[in-house]
Amino acid sequence: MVAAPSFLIADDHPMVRDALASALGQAFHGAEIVMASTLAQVQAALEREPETDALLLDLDMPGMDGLTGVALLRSEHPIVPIIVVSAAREAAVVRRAYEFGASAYIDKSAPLEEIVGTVGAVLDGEIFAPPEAEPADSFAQRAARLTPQQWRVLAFMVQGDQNKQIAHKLGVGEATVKAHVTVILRKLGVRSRTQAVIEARSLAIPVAEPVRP
Amino acid sequence: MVAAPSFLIADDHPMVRDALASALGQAFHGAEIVMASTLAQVQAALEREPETDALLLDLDMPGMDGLTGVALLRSEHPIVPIIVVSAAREAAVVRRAYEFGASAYIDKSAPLEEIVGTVGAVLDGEIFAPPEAEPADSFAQRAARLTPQQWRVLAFMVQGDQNKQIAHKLGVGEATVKAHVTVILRKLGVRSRTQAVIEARSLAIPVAEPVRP
DNA sequence: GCCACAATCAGACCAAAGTCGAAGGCCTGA
DNA sequence: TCAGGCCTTCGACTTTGGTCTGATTGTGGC
Repeated sequence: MVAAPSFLIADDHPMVRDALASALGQAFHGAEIVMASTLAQVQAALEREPETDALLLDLDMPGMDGLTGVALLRSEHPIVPIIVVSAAREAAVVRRAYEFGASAYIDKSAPLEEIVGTVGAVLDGEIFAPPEAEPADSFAQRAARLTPQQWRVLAFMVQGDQNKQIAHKLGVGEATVKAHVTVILRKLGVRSRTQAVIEARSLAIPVAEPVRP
Repeated sequence: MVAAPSFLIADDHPMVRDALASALGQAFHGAEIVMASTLAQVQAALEREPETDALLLDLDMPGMDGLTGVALLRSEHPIVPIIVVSAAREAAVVRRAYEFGASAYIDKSAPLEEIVGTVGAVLDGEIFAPPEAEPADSFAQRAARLTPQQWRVLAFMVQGDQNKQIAHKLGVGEATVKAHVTVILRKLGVRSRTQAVIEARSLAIPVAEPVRP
């Protein structure tokens, strides 16, 4: 157990954020707690404080696009333990979260004591491994070989951005983005940008089921 | 404003529940706060305490089935003000919530001060009417104007097919497919094939139209 | 018969996507 | 220290995507 752990709590719901913060603050005295409500803020916070002991990450957050964001953060900061916090308890999502390098998975519906316990276990170095390794050639596995910059490019592709826009947002030339896209397509085993987006999107969390009248 | 108001907080997430409870407890001193995590518990609590000043109701809760639960509670207890709390900020959901008799709608992403302010306003008897009936320009509505053949083309686009492949599968020329794509993009209000696919997939468009003989 | 529209296609044209080869930086192990 | 690998960057080139003009055919409604 770390003496005075530092947490980064990422959730766009102030309620959830505050609840987690106060729970962790009580359970881990002297803990340093940083908040974030967008993927960009998470990246900035990790840039300032790469030694963060645990990142509590909500999946349904602006810019995250489901598990794509997890993989992105993972490739940028391989050391920081990521604890995925989500309301989607579907087995597929949970399994994929682990495939992408998450250290633990917490259901938002869980009681706070359980959440605190899981966080403590992660601080102690425990990795909540998934029950079993998945069958060989999953998309997630192929995707896991992407470099940080390639993940960033893919994240923008998934949002529907064009190469020119991505180049501008990343501050590089369009030719560079194109080169990244080529490698991404090869690594994912698809033949077009559209197919890559389709597959990557299938990793995202299914949101907000439509209401029946 | 009621001197010592009584609240019923209904949410299946302990975190959200506690956060709401502590926020309301601080803002309204002496408030009586009851919790519930299922629709059945909400009904039981209202049976015991029909004079509750405000019901904060989460939509994604066991037994709720979306907004039908709101209507049910409304018919059972026409007096109790219902404040719908949800993460789904879609205009259609909000509008329907008011149609079903909700007194206010709170987004889970809103800051706690705003939530407290809204609750206070409801206690004062205010009904938060929806800001305006929005012009209803949903993607689904735009998509509804597609012709049968355009739907087929879109279905193949969503699967990641290229124009040439689509042309072959439909038994028409590539120029024809391109023409259809152009119209589809315009009707959907997007600027690229990829964006169209992203939006279409978010609606879970039924694929696999039988190919014309 | 006339009109509106769906569906088909061609040819030209520009923009976006994707491929290939290559260069420089960085780290690592021999 | 040097070789080799990997990441990132980019320019030149080819392919695909998408628009526009314009045209032909068939269908259903008024």
